[in-house]
Amino acid sequence: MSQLLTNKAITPRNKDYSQWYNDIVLKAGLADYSAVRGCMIIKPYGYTIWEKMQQILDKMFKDTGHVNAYFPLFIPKSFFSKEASHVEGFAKECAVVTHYRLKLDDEGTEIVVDDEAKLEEELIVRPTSETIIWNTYKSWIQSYRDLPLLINQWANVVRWEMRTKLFLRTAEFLWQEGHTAHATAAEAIEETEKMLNVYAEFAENTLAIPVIKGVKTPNERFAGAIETYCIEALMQDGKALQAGTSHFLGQNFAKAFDVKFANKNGELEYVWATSWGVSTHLMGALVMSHSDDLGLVLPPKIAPLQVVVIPVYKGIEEVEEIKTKIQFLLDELKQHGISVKLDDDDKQRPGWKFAEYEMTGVPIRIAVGRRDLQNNQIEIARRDTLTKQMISLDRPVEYIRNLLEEIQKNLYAKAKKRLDASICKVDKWEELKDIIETKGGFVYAHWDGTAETELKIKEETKATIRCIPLHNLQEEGACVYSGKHSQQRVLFARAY
RNA sequence: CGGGAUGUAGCGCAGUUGGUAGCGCACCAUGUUCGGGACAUGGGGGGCGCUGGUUCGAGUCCAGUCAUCCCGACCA
Repeated sequence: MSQLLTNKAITPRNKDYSQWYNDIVLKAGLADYSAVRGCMIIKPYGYTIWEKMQQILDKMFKDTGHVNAYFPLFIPKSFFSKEASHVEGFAKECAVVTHYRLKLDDEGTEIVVDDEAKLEEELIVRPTSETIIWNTYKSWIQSYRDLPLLINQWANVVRWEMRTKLFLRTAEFLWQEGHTAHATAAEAIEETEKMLNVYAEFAENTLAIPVIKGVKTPNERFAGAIETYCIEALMQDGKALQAGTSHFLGQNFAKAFDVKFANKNGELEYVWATSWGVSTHLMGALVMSHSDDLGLVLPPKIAPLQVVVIPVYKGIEEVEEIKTKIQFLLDELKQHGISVKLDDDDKQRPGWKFAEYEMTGVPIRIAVGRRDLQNNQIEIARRDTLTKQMISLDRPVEYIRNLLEEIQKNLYAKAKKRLDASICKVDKWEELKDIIETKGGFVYAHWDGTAETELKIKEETKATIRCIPLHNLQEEGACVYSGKHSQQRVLFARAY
């Protein structure tokens, strides 16, 4: 028994936060390591969560006028050199295809790359698709009537990361990337901000993850962007996590790929661009935002299974009786669009199931035995608070619906409280260092606006400027590091 | 790419001074159980990451190599 617990138990957060995270991802069945370095297997349970994220986001994209398309996985190497800062940003982490054929070696025993099948021009496995897409947009855009062009792509991308971690940083990851083209800068900026708001709404309403909206410093900007907007979330260990980005690309890519349109006066102008994306990184954020030492905790809106019903019984007659008496509950919940499962697996006992569904983060667990039926009641346990309550079997559906909403709100409120409490206004350098080192969270401090200071702070504390909050208060002050003049505070934190 | 660690059954691990692999969980069968990770009995499964040495004999010693994890520098 103790052996069993050792095998199944999750490392507590306060013992080893990183191990706790790994344990949850593995033991809740979200993902697994693969035979390929840095690449993971997303298991069915984890993938179902990703699919739900996709469905909800996809609807939000379509409701804001976007359509989906698909562009190639491979990008000719030459495309990358067309936008200078873009190459610089991605060159160090690209997977490159150089050959297109294998053969048996001379001894006929081993498969080797056929040197004669060398590609004329190497292909890059996309780390992001701006280049191939803008190369395509060149032929799609001639007139202002072709604009705006609002396209999204769901895809996998590869960035050859040196050090990887399940969901948070993998060599291959899944994401969506929106790439839009506009006639004016103002319209493109409006789009960039609109999509940032879509992301923020999704994070907060669906994933119950409160975020701070802001813009990146030039140093932290996306390679090739004029302005990078982001939403930043806070994990339970006090580290920040970028939950989504939206970039105003100006005319950089239009110029690089020569994409011009004729305006109403017949004059040729370069197109204005945006790109925006969220990735399976969000899965990591979801895990780390709400889960506890018993396992995963999922907000009802994203949980693959919202309600599990566990019959407690002896013998086959009892199960059948229980199943008959509560069938109406399953039916009604389904009618209300609530996902529910009755787990009558005979091989496991109730206690085992209780632990298992806690591990996998199912928001509501219902236990029902003969004793309950006699009293016309069922036991309802909520995953977020780990509390149990007996409720009448007369009208349970309304109670459950309300409870799901309540859990969703509670998870958000808890995370929001943590985020708000983590933000420290700091004026002294020593204090900044101390808070970053011990308490974590966001430090709101004056910054002189130079990349030099930003890098020094990073070197000395490992904290980066996560963002300059939108609509940030403008106030006179002295930079927390250099003491030089500053016009506003920015948010510092260590980050994933 | 630097530092640390680990590769033995599906999973988690143990294998004494080298002697021809074992434990728990899981799995299969039967029975008893079933309100917080059940129990009994009986089964099946691996040749120890890979390569090459030393030796009568190698998970055990030596050399090399590969992979993975953790910690750093880089990133969503």
